[in-house]
Amino acid sequence: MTEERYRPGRHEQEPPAARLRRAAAEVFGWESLSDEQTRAMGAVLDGRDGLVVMPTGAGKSAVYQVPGVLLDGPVVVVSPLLALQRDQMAGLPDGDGAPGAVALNSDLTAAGAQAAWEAVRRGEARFVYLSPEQLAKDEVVTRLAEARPSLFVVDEAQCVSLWGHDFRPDYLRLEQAARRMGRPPLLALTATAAPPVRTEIAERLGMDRPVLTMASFDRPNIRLEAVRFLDDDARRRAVVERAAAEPKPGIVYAGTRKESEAYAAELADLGLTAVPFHAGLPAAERARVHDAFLAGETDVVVATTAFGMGIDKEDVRFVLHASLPGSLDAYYQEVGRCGRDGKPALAVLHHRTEDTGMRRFFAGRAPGREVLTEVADAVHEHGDDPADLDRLHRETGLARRRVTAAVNLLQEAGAVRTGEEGEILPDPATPPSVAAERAEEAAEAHRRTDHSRVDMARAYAETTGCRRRFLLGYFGERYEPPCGTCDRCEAGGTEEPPPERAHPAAVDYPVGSRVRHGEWGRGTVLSEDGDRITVLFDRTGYRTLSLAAVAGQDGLLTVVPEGGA
DNA sequence: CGCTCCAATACTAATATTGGAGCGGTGCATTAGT
Repeated sequence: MTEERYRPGRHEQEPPAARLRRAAAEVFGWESLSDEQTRAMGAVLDGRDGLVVMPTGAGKSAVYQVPGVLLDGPVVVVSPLLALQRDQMAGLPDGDGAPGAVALNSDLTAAGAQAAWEAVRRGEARFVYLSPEQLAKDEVVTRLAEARPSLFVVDEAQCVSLWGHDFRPDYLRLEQAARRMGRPPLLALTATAAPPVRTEIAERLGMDRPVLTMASFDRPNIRLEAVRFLDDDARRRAVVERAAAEPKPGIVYAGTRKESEAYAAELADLGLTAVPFHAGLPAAERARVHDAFLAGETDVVVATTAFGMGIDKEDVRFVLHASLPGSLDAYYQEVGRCGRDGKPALAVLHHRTEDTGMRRFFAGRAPGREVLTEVADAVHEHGDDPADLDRLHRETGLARRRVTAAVNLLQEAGAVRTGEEGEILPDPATPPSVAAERAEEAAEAHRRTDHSRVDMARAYAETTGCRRRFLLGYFGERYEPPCGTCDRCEAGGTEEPPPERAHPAAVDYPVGSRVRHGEWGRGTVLSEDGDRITVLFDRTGYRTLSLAAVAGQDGLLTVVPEGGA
């Protein structure tokens, strides 16, 4: 790794946009940048925090790569999957003058890790890729801090909100990691994030007035359908028949590993090249399925949610769901994997009411009262000799993940905080029992939000209006139906609600306004659908309210002025 | 929360019903053993 760093040389007096264009062309060979890219890159060069919401394939990575070669100090990139880190590395230019890059993860041998750190130390690694779990290690943070990073990037930033609460709690500790490395400017990148997810990303990462760059969520070439079944056998037949009949290639998302195997077997019996994909398969098999799909050798991959991140394939013709997804965030992310070439593509959701059960089971599996109490006690007992997560993990004997999740909840409840060395400090004024109680309330709030996300997925599946309007509304985008390319529009009757249905109170609660409800507290109006509005409440999640009912009770729902505490 | 699997029961001989247990998704990193 002996590459020279890219040096802007005599062009340093150039305006920022010209410097970015020059770097894009000379280092990466990109002759043009989109307006969104240029704007987001400019904010990065200015040292502002940024949140970029752009579809896969629109050049999100360029937003950190191009400014990255103009900044002083390495760019730290947090990426959730080792496979993605490899893809990102492979996507960088090589040869003379190309920026160096390393990935610091458990793939490395001891010698490899040493070489990688040496490259960081010598300033040869322009881009440093790692997982959030790596940043939970004291030594990693300390060594990165010594390299004085110029930018801290969180790729697939929806993971902060969607995985951080239970599955990968280290996602909620990135703010702390960034702070400990001198708090460089932050840049969060994602393809799919509803307004509350965007808000949570910015808050959890501790962003300072982030510059938001957002492309439209609409994918007009994807036809949207949803079909409800009473009977499981009927659904199975429908999914199989549809997958067999539609143009290939396609993806079928199944609810469980077992189902993915069963569907793949059934499709294979029909003579299709159909293979299952889930996290229970050996790594080599997963890689093989992945590569074969990208190479166009597979008709249908039948997968659990394990499949898809990092799949950038243009010609996927359909995404069928064989059960209700856990949220519309997840659903749209999965649907977005078809029709990237802009040609017609199809998304069909096959669901049953009974699917909700499993989704609710999966939702909000936070540590319970016992674990919270044990961790709160342990933190408290340390007093003046505070312990870090490692010690808490060893001393309590609880799984590392549980401890991290518990500490996150205690921190959210204001009962503990994290010091500059990663030590967990108790709030002296809060006894452990009270701390655990408040943390449990925080966990309960997350659980309610998760459940309300399931409810929103079901509401989408069962809506009688234009599906595109519903989905885009969920992502905070207004859309005037009919779209003409969803099953509801085709059935007719999804034009603007007739005047007699549009309630006059709608003007009182514009989309995006903050409101306070007598029972559910504060929230944000997400969408309006004639006589109903959908509100995301901070504590209880999504609720759909009838405007007639709201208007009938004075003071039940009031608009809170902007900036009001 | 709901489904599947399995054993026990009910009941009378080959099959049906009931109840309880266990299961259900996403990945990192680390470690023990080849």
